[in-house]
Amino acid sequence: MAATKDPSEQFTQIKEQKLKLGGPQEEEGEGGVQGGQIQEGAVEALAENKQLELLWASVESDSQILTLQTVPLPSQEVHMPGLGWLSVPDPESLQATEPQAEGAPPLPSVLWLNQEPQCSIQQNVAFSVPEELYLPEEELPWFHLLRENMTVVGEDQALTPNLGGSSALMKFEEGQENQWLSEGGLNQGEECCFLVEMMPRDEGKEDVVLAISSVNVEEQDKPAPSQADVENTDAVKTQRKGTIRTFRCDLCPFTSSKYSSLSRHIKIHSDKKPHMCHLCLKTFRTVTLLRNHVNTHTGTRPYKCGNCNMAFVTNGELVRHRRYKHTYEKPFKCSICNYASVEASKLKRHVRSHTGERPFQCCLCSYASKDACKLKRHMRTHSGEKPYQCSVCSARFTQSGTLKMHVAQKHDENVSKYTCPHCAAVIARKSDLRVHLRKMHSYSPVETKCRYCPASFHERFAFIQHQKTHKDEKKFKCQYCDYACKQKHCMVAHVRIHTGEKPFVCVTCDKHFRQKQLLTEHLRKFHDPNFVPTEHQCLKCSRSFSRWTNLQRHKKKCDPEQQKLATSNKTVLIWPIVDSSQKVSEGPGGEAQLPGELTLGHHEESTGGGSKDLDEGLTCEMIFNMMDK
DNA sequence: CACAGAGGCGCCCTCTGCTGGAGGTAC
DNA sequence: AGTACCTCCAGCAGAGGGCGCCTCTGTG
Repeated sequence: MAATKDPSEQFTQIKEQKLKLGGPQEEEGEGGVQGGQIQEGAVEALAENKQLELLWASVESDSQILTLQTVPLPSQEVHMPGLGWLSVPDPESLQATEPQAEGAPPLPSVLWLNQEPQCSIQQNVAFSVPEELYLPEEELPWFHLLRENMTVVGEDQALTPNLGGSSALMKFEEGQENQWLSEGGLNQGEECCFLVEMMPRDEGKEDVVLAISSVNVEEQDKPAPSQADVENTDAVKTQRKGTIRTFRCDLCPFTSSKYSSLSRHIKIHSDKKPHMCHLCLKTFRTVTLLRNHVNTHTGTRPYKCGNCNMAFVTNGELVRHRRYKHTYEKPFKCSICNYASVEASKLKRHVRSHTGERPFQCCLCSYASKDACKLKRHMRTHSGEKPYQCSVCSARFTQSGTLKMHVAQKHDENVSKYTCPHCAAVIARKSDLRVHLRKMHSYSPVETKCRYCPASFHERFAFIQHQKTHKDEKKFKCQYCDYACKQKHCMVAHVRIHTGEKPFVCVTCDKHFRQKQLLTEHLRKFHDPNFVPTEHQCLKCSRSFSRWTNLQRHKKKCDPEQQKLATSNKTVLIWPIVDSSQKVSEGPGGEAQLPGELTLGHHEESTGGGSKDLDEGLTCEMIFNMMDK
């Protein structure tokens, strides 16, 4: 706005000023610029329709005269609201361009039409505008004429008044409002006040529109207004209770005992924000808001905390900070649980955890969040965005907490571990300890039975510990002899010695074997044309043996020192000392055991009562052949 | 008009807990 | 070799704390 003076500031000079009624009714001129009369028909229309009327006005810049003109609303008869009770002061004074005498209050910027107004469509009314109120070189203002039961937003949006401009309160003197009262307006005994809003119209138009709001001032002894009264309220209505008036906004439930508050309030229904930040061009409704905003640019923080070195732009921020950090006052308490918060919004957010309300719906999946922040975080799962990067290894993460955990676990040597209170297991993360507790130490209603004994357990950890007690014992005992072993498959193979069962049959020569491994070896030796017998040669005397065990027996006689060296090798230690007459058990199904599994266990089992049948037993030679492979 | 007070909204953060894949180990 | 199991680890969501910025109202 090119205004040299804030219109609202100008208007402040006259707001709440008691305006005098009076002056002769002015005869309207044809198409008149100085017409003061309003046709009676218009007044009747006013009473019947009680709808918003707009008045066009043009400005004669030189003389600073506003020329008012009724503007027909598009869908109905046009009428001139409220003007019927307003009287125009002495036309001469109204049209006088010279300001009032020094020190005198400025002229009212509104029309005053007295008695039977004769307002018609296109009727123009002229009146002067005090320089303090309106400067023609400024951007044209809006005048709002608001009246009872008006519909603020007209069908023609172009004519809809912008409620963000200046305003003034006009007050009827006794008797002036009779006409309107008789037409179904305010009740007898009520004071009539009109609020005039003055705001700029569209740019480039040499017109202004006045809006006058009727103000209902109720007497003290009147009962409180019913809900219906509220619903049918005026655009602006006051209720007098004793000496206290209540001003009500017609656009929202707002009421105030002070007209200034109402006047200020009405601006919130406007988009007009005349105060612009010179740094970011953002606009604000009031100077205070602008100042606070500018402080955010400049870093000015006038409100300093007395308990710490924090400082804030607004007092509200300081109060809130003190509650969070120093006083711990939490005025907002949950009615369902004992949660309390410093801020109402936090309580509102908390209540959603009770209600399950999830107002923030993801547009890409079925997820819905209880607050906007969670939804924003969730959206990273769709976008793949990982804004948090590890400064050490450059790994990226979707959440800051995940990054923090990563750094602690991967790059922090002093990270604390979590020890299980039940089993002393040390686990890196608390959450994983919880998983451990749940899996290992939680009570299970279903008993887990031990495979080797009648014991049963409700806790998995106890069960596992019990199982370990069976680990080193030869828990598989032969029912026919004293043989015992640790593994079931060994026992199965052993029992066949007693039962004579030989389930593995050579299809070529019909020879039967107790173990599959023996059948396999048989097939290789006797039915494989590519089979080459292994020669085991004594390094001392170069004598060859077909069987490795025979070689070992030979070595004991030929070179006792070589035998000593052999015993130093752990893997050789086990088997060379085994008497070649002993057999080594094979797997339960006769499968060959891997070299790594051919450990002392097999040896012990074999010595514990194994078969001496070399033809069917797995010889040491066979084992070493397997290892060579 | 300035200021205090109250409050809304958004953003960022931490703490917490669950889940499932990866990798190692025991059987 | 296959399987079961366990811990590690990243991903993800729930809940809540704290603050920045802004808006609006009551009051002097």
